[in-house]
Amino acid sequence: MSRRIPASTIRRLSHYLRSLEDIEGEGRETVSSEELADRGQTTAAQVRKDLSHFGSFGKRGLGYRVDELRVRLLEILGVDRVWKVALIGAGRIGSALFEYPAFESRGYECVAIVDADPEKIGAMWGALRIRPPEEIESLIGSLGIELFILAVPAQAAQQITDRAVGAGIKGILNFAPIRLKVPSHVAVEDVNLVMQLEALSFAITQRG
Amino acid sequence: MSRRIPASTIRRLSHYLRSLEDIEGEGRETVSSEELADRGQTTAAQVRKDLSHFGSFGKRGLGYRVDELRVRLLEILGVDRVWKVALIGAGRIGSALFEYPAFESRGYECVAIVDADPEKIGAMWGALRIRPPEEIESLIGSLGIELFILAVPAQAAQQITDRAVGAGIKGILNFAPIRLKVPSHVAVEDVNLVMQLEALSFAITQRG
DNA sequence: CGTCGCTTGTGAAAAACGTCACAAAATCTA
DNA sequence: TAGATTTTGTGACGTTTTTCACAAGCGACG
Ligand SMILES: NC(=O)c1ccc[n+]([C@@H]2O[C@H](COP(=O)([O-])OP(=O)(O)OC[C@H]3O[C@@H](n4cnc5c(N)ncnc54)[C@H](O)[C@@H]3O)[C@@H](O)[C@H]2O)c1
Ligand SMILES: NC(=O)c1ccc[n+]([C@@H]2O[C@H](COP(=O)([O-])OP(=O)(O)OC[C@H]3O[C@@H](n4cnc5c(N)ncnc54)[C@H](O)[C@@H]3O)[C@@H](O)[C@H]2O)c1
Repeated sequence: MSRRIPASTIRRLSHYLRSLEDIEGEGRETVSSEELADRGQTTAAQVRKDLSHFGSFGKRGLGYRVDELRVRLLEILGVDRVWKVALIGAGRIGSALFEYPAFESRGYECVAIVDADPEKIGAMWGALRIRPPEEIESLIGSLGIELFILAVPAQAAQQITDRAVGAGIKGILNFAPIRLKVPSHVAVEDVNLVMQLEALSFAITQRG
Repeated sequence: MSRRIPASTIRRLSHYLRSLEDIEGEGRETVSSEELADRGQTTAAQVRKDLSHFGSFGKRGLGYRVDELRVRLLEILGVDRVWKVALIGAGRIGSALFEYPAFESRGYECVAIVDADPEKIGAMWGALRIRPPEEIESLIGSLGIELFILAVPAQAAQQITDRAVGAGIKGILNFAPIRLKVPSHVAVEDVNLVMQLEALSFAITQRG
């Protein structure tokens, strides 16, 4: 029941949630920390310590009720509700993300698409019309958008971020390979695939 | 000059490399740990500690020679050469990745594309013809492929991984939302965007 | 009801990681 | 050449995160 939670704990909670969904699909009703650990590349003690930050959800001698723990993890991770998301940048990566069904199944609902290209503005993607960047502030306000998926070229990313922050955005999933400057109350997660490839080549070179 | 390097150090080295390229573009010849720290959201002591794992590259009173350190980081990260990469899964995310120029500019060269869809097999993407999964082993062998970018549905991912591992693959950038089982000499980096969105909604919910 | 087997929750110990502080090395100035 | 100035490299220190170990809680069963 502590205050500051390690980022690594959060990543593991997401894994536990996914494992619980699998286990529920197998028709099981309870699960032990040891089994969650096995499915998640961690240890039973780590599972229990992670969960203990948020309360005590298990029964000694028995384990955790799968459905109960699943619901608690949804609450902890904040995915027990719908999040309104805007996609900024209707390019190659943006179009792949827009059609990716995993977001919506976790409650991340894309309610707006923005692009600067005059050829794209006005086009329909599914039920959504692509909007120009000038409308960013009004879209955030009128649609209750809290999250941005930012998939624009690096040189446009900071400027858009500044406007989004001004309009009250709360979190940004950033695909542009730059470090966005945001005030401390705005959360940013970076997706940097080149860095991940570099981690692979480092690991391989190291052992080699 | 130590043995086991923290993953967080490797991530920061990638950032330093990117900063050095920027600094070189500005025509500067030397840089201090303090300036690298400012550009990388870390501290000067951290920069020096990170680098000290691999040797001592600076000059006291002066700092680091930009070009020299850049080249050393390229070597350390293993990107001072070309890596042959195969793209497995020519779907939505696969097509975005294939056209992403940042990979090739770091020496990650896509030399093969594989897909199981009979409609896609045989089609040309740029200069490459899409291959069927049966050819995975022979492609790895004949083209010297060391890295996979795995962009297939989750239920196909483990099976392809097993075959790739059998054929000698060394690293996998995995987009499928499952934890791949691989022997310890194979490196895996997972890209899991849903988990990153969950980290955002957790952070926002927490402060809220 | 008492005991037995199982599994949690959690302080305490250990390990990993980051920060601090300063001697040493280099340049610059005069 | 001496002294002032700058900035590295690194051991010592502090904090965070993981692992360990076990008392306590729960169900089952005779
Ligand atoms: N393609 C990939 O696989 C990939 C992977 C990881 C990261 N990224 C990053 O994602 C970003 C987009 O990459 P992409 O490959 O989709 O590029 P892209 O050129 O295909 O798409 C970018 C889109 O952003 C739009 N845009 C440009 N300026 C804008 C602005 N000011 N406001 C709104 N929209 C604007 C463009 O019109 C275009 O439609 C880049 O930063 C890239 O580095 C791409
Ligand atoms: N679309 C996204 O934005 C996105 C983002 C992150 C992760 N992912 C993940 O990436 C993977 C692919 O997603 P997608 O959206 O591109 O799906 P997709 O259906 O558009 O593409 C998948 C491709 O893989 C091919 N395929 C299927 N089985 C195969 C096999 N055994 N061997 C070779 N190829 C095979 C299919 O023919 C198809 O072309 C999924 O695991 C998904 O969860 C997708």
